[in-house]
Amino acid sequence: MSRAARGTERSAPGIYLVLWRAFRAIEENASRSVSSLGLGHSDFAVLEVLLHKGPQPVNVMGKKVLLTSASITAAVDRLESRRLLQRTSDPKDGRSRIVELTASGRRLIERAFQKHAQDMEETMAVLRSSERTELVRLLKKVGMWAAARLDDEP
Amino acid sequence: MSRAARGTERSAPGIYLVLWRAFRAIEENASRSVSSLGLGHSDFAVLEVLLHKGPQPVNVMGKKVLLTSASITAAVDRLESRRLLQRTSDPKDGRSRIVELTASGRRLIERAFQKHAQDMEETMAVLRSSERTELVRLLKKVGMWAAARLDDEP
DNA sequence: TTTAACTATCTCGACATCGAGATAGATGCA
DNA sequence: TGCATCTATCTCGATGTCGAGATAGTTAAA
Repeated sequence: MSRAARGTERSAPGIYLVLWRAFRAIEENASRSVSSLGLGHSDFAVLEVLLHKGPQPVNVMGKKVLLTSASITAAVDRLESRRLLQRTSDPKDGRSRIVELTASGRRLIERAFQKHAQDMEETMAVLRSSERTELVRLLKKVGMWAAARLDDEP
Repeated sequence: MSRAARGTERSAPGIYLVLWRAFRAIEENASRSVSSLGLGHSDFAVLEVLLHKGPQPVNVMGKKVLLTSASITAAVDRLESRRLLQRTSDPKDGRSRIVELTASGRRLIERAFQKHAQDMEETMAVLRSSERTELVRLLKKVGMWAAARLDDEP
């Protein structure tokens, strides 16, 4: 490998490119494992939050899955029309709408998450345990730094 | 940290979650550095490929920036209407349209790439040189494996 | 040469997301 | 209490992307 090519990989734009390609490939693996159940990225994420974190107000979920208020409203509309979740009113706050899984929504996301977990396990199988730990450490380090930079200038 | 929490981080879905969050935060940093120049992710990527790889047929670029034929056509339309690039016919193949930067397109992407490089440098500054190397190695390892899995069942 | 299969690009309709702004309820202070 | 401000959600219009299919040009084998 040439000196220039080696340098490219470690330059900041080069690292971003590698990260982008890896993420897209892994994301596509994740996507395939649940799209057969009729769930896209956001819908899966919304249901998964409800499954593992319990009923939530609309905007709290929106922040967790990184969707704007318009998008989370649309996502909840989609899923509510499929009877996978339902909105209930919050007795503490008349503005707030609490979202919770229906029985069939719970069945679906349990199945979907299991497929997702299995598929991610196969996708990550190429990494040794110590490599997984190190990858997570590095991603958290740079990810939290990047997130902090965003807060500086909102 | 509890045993369960440690386990979550290293489980395959947990790694995916960390990857997703890090990518989104870094991507948003990248986005801000060029959005002031009126470029979105895809438009930036298209111009950047033309800058660093030279004139290309439409679909060759589409594959490099991971856009479908419909999307790359739309992106090239957008950029052509802003006179940042132009389509020319390929004398070797009547179906093919070669895309190349205009002078103003070149000026814009040179400026944008410089901002991008600077911003990524600041975003990655939290990682030591050895950590960058290791991060790239791990991302390439899992990314290439993930991409190969996609080819198995297209 | 003829024609079937392939390839590069574009068109069309559908959809998820976004930013900005509207609405209704909550909060806090004079 | 009255009013300004904040907050949670939703609506609207615009945009970028996609899948499927249409069109035109190329390739290769009978």
